[in-house]
Amino acid sequence: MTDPVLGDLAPEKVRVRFPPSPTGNLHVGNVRSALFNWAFARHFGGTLVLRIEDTDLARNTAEGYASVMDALAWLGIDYDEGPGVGGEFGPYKQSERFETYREIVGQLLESGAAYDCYCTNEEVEARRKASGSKVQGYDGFCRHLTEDQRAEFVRESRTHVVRIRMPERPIVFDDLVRGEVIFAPENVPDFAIVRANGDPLYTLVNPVDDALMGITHVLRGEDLLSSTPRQVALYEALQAIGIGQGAPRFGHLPIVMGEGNKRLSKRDAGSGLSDYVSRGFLPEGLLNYLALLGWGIAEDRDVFTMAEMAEAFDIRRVNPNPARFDLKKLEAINAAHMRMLSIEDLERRLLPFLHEADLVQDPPTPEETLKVTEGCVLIHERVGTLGEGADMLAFLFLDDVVYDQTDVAKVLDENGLSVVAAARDALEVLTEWKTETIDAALRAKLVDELGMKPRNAFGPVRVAITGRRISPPLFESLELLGRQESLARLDAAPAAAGSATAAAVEPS
RNA sequence: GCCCCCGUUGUGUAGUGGCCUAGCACGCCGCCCUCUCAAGGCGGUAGCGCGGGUUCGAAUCCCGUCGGGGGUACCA
Repeated sequence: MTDPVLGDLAPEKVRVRFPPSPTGNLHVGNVRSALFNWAFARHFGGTLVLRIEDTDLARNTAEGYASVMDALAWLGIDYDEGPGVGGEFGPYKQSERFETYREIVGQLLESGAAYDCYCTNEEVEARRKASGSKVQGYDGFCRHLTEDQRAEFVRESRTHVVRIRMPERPIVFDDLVRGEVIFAPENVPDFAIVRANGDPLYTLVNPVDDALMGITHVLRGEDLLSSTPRQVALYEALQAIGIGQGAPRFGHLPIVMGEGNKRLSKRDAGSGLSDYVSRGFLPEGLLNYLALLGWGIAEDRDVFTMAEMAEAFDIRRVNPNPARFDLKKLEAINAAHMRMLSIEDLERRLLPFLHEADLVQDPPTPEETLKVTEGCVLIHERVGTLGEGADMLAFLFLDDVVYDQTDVAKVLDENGLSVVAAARDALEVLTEWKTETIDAALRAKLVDELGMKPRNAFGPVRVAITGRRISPPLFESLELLGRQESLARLDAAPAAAGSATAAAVEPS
């Protein structure tokens, strides 16, 4: 019995591709496609090809290309053939393959699979109205032009596109995610593959390169499902002129939806990868979450590594339902990956964020390094992203603490300030500035002596030291901050409280 | 309009005729732990779009219907 996914293909012969258009900031939906293709290839020990689809010269930029390459590097999605790494089917940028496309179009024209079409949109539309047809798209008018008609069009100096002659039979394919899909011929009109200016269209180059590059499986978004019958016809026409092996196997992944019921569009906030990079999400966290949009590793488990995904990935287990992008779940998954990081790794990844926020020098001083290392121990179970991590540690590096005015107003009232003063007295006399001694001194003074509840006692001190009511553990933070700076901040508390009051009455 | 895809709690999913008084995860709510916040532990909330069949029995099969999405280019 042949394998439902591989057919008779040996697993290592699997060839898939990721074909982004370099139009800038990679869309998370594209990232998901890249991930599934990657996992598919790695699962079988096959080949992942990166192909840059930049035939629309007007929309593609050098920055867009660089952005795609950076994104893949950041994600850790490695490919076996493509720009930069080479391969026997290059070049892998379509803008460098126009000569090939021209030749192939010539052959398609010669074989009769394609034909020149001189119609204008207006003419097609007028004929469609006249016939009362419900079907959109081209009506095949130029399929059988006589030499005279053709000469007449040329004499009128009409331009022409090149169209594929669609077969007059249903196109059926067995989708790896959705099962059998059938399109009747009347619903798939002849489509253009070359612009009037002679440039090739996506409809041509995508299947042509898949055929030329020996792609065996095409895993892509559901938005391309309707264009599949056209491509199948092209693959067949190509095979007839000796190019490729006919249509690859398709698997159409569910689209990624944003808020509401619409596909996450490029214009939506949070649709681009760079947003997540800059907020400090981990690539493994983002990828893990994206994998969950349509696929799961097991019933009772949703946190896993890339290697585990590659091991377990099965395209047939991908759910066809469209899935909503849920930031909360992403954050939860990312936080789980943050906790899985070693302290060293967390520190290494956090450093760029601390630099970026101007909190530590590059490279950090020994003193800064110590604070970062110890700080990482304190935050690694408390933050969901690297951005949050840098934010939570900021108070350790700032010369002037940034006070949260709301927190100050809530906690540093008259009573709070007296607590801070008492804390100062207790700490000032310490001979050893250690977490344990600080802990003991503060408890003795505030809890035992003044009879306060711990949560009420430490709140004002926390705000005076860190500027906020939410922070890493207090005693450890005090130790890291150091005696001098800690006492200075406790001394500055009344001023901070005063400015908060002033700010509160001022109309801003 | 036409074509195609999809339809289990708020979200992602498990479920392929009896194991389903529908499981898991995130979210949300509460409790415990606790110097805050997390983490961890415990508990709670909420779902098979609808209507017909088939069957002793249906989330699961069939028909219809409704809803959502995608496509319908000389964009990709």
